[in-house]
Amino acid sequence: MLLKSDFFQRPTLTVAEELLGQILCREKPSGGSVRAVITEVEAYDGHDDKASHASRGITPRNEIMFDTGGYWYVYLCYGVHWMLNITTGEKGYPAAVLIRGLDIIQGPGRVTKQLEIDKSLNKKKANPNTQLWIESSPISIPQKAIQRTPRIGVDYAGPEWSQKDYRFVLNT
DNA sequence: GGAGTGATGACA
DNA sequence: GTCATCACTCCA
Repeated sequence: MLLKSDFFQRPTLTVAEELLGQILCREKPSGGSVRAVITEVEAYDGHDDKASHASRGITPRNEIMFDTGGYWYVYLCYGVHWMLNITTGEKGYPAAVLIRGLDIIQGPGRVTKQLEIDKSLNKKKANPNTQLWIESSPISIPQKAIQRTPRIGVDYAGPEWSQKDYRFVLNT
């Protein structure tokens, strides 16, 4: 079952937690197709979140975060790695969930490399027409399998924001 | 442990 | 126009 926009048009932390265990689906330009379980995500929530690109207001890069949920936000990090996020929440509220790991691939930069994701997918909607979408898991995830931790690599945001348990990991 | 990499945003 | 800053990975 395809996860539609209404799944993503909810509070970011809810979407982040419920994304664990869902199936990320990708039809690669080179021809292959990939289906993998989402095992690690981080939430970026609102303009007050100092770790979020949205904390400095709307810009050409992050404007999709301000749109309604269910769109891909893809950007280049450290000049090397593409980061894959999906926007969440209502229109006008800047929020997104960073997909950091899958059952077969660990690491946000590796995910995009393996799945051949780059900026051509930025601002696209998550559905099969864009060759990148998410389907609901056939199995339900027990609460105890979900671990919450602080986000990775966001110390610059200050303790108040870098220490929030906005990272969700699925223990297997 | 440390370098690479280049788009982005802030400032002028 | 310049310049510092980064939601990381790889190789040592």
